[in-house]
Amino acid sequence: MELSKNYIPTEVETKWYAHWLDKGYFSSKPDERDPYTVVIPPPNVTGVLHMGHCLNNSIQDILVRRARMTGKNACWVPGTDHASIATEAKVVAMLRERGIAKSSLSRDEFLGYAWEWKEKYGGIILQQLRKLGCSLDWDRTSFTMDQDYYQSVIKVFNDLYAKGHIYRGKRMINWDVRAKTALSDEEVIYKEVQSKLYYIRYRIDTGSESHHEFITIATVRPETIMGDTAICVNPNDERFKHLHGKFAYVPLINRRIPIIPDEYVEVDFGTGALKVTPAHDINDYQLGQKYQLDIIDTMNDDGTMSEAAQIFIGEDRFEVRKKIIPELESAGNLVKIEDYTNQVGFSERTDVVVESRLSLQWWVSMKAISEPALKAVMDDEINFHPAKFKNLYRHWMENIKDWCISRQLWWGHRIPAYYLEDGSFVVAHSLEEAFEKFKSKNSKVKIEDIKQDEDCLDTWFSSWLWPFEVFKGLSNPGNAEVKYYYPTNTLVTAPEIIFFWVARMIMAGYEYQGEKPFSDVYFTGIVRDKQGRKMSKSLGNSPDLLGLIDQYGADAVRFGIMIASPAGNDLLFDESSLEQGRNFNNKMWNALKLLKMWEVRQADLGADLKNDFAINWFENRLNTVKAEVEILMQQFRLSEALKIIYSLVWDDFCSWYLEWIKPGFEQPIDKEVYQRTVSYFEELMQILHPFVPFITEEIYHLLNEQSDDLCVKQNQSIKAVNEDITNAGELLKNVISALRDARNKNQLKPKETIKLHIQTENISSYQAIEKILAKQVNADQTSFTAESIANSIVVAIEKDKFFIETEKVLDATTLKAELLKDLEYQTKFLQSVTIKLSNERFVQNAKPEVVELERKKQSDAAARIKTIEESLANLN
RNA sequence: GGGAGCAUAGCUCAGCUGGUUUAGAGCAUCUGCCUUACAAGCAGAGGGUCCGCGGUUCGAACCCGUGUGCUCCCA
Repeated sequence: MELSKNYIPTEVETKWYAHWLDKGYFSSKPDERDPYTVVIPPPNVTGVLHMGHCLNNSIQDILVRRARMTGKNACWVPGTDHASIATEAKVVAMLRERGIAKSSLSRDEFLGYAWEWKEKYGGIILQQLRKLGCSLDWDRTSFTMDQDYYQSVIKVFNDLYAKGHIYRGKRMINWDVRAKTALSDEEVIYKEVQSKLYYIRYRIDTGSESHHEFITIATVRPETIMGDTAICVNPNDERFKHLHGKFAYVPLINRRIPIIPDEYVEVDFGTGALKVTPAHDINDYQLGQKYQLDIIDTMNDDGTMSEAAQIFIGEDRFEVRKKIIPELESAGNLVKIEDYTNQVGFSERTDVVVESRLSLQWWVSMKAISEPALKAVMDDEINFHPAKFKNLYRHWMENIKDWCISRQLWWGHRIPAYYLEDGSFVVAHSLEEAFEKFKSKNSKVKIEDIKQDEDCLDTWFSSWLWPFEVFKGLSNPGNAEVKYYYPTNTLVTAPEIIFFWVARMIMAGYEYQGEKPFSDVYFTGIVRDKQGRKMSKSLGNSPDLLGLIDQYGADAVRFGIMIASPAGNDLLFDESSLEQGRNFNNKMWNALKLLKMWEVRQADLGADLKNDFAINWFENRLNTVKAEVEILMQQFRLSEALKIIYSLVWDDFCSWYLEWIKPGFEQPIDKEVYQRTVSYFEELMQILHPFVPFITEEIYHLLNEQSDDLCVKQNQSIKAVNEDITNAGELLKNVISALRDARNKNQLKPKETIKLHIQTENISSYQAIEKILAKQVNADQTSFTAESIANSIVVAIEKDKFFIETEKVLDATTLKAELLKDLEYQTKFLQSVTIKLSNERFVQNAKPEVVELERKKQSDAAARIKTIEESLANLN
């Protein structure tokens, strides 16, 4: 079979993914094995694969594939989130394109379009995850608005309401005037903006028509003055002490409002006097509560002025801000205008300025249900990786605020609250149940009179059930699947949603399954571009992932994204790391080609594998790395695990081992050595498989006729490592590198052969590696010597000396300079060690091993200096 | 305004319990090689005020304090 010059991923990837699916490797059924369960953080049903998903899902796939290869029943559940706000926005946009206004549709008509949209475009991302190689159990694909799931959400609402954890209350909320919906605090993005600070004076009620006195306030929002119900000053501010308890008039509308003293006001800011608008500012609202001020809501839900504003009724808030200034000026109330930079909240979804607004909303009171969730993380029932997120979590949980769960949207789980005309309401699972509930209070109620709440629940109010409801843990409590798969093992997610989602899943897990939802949480970093900017649609700095997969292959993309992304650290995405991945794949491909060349040249050379240094050394390395990988994977240090495997493959296997066993040009290779090498290569593919599944499967099958697939091949136990062989290998590598360096520095061309003489007290340690050494430094002759060799290049390694004899005329200058440099370094080092050892307090206080170690360093350095001095003497 | 975290080579990061650290890796850079698996490669090399200052200690990249800069979360 002819293998291509370079590795070409496209066909290989398609072929193997289809094969794995065909074999049903990703589908999981409960059995006698231990489960390893991961639920995907459900991407928005509107989503398309971006870098964040790619990182997140690569990590999950690595964990899941590795579990599958280590005797676990691996189950990775896919699915999507209905994403109320995002999806509704998409559907509205689609309707607009077709010339249909949402307002012209009934709720049911709108939902009809929404489902149509979902069926047609939703879940593209799940197809894209297949391209990435994700080993998801597709038969389990879930959606947060599946019939059962929907019912479970309603059930939870009813249950929490019955337990008194859900209440309805008028509260200050963030209001999106474009989407006409309440936003959670988390959906508000604060941005720095250039504003104006308007200084406006309010006439004080002096009791006299002729005596005019004013108090000046500063505000960035002059359009809200019609909602003012007080002026507040700091009680310690001497300038205003005489005004405490007096009244002032709101300009233009002449409302009489009190002047109240409160510490809240900063003396230094603005004029030191603050207008208080309880209906439109959270801090003012709190002040209003404290002093029982009137609350006058001057704004409609679309951001226009309401009747209560008295003036500018029906005009937009920003228009009013412009128009009110000349009016204030002509009324004599405007003092001055200054430039001002402040933080303003914007809606995450529509990017319009968020209004603080009083509204009747549904709330979950969090304190009670959050306690077990806090404890679980603090007691390491649930482990965070990296652990630094524990602090953050604790701080948030200890200061947890109630959760506003209603959203003024149609797409989502409709709030199961039912109202009568008179405003009385019940919470029920269905209209029929609501009817029963109403009837028990009032037998005259007719079912047609009952109206269900128009609003939907916050998307997170459904996703917090995800880890158990994907197994129908609530819709079919205690079923065999949820018993087997729950609690899940690992959750992989972004730290940004630790509160939105992770914390709430933990709460729901304890509340509804009596158990944690997962044991470990791996927090990925945020993917940023080369300049460190967060990747976002608006910046347009998100690369086209499918394009990258086409260009480099899914394996290379996975490699590139994993190689430099330790848990919890941001990932600065740079295409060059994908190149590194592609090059790595190509390297392996070429190693395969080399073996294929040897395959046809096998001969029984009677090699003694027990004494074959290269074979034993590599086996040793392989087992060392396997053991290290095992530990790193347990610690979720995926990036480091990949790094050491990369180095094992490239450096140890390709650069050292294959060169050591490589037969001469067109010479045969020993059959046993070849077979052993093939099996090493297979093992390398096996360790690497979870990271780069496609190429490893391909190479595994090209190396040999296989009866199984790597995807489900079980890892064998790791063999013990022989330290002596490891050390001998290190020595060999050091000697080879040093001798090559010496060759380089003396301008010996690679093809020029040398004669190598070794001066050592440990001849036996070199005998096993002598042949390899000779080949690797292109020596046609090696010997052991007791004496220095004249006119040769001297290389000193530890206590041993190597003499390179060559026919070329040597220039000793560089060599001498090198040796002198080394001598200087060693002398200084010896000095520092000697000082340390002559410090009595060190010798007394330090641990004996440490002192012993320093003594060894001292004697080694001294010996080394002696060697260098001898070499120098030899040069002269 | 409140909180959390980070600062080590040009870049991205290791460095876990203070002592094999006169600090490692990958990438990038430089030098030499088109050597029959691989130039998407091979062989080698150079590169550091461990952010500044102070302290604890026989000993600090690591612990404590402080300053500076950056990032994130919350208001």
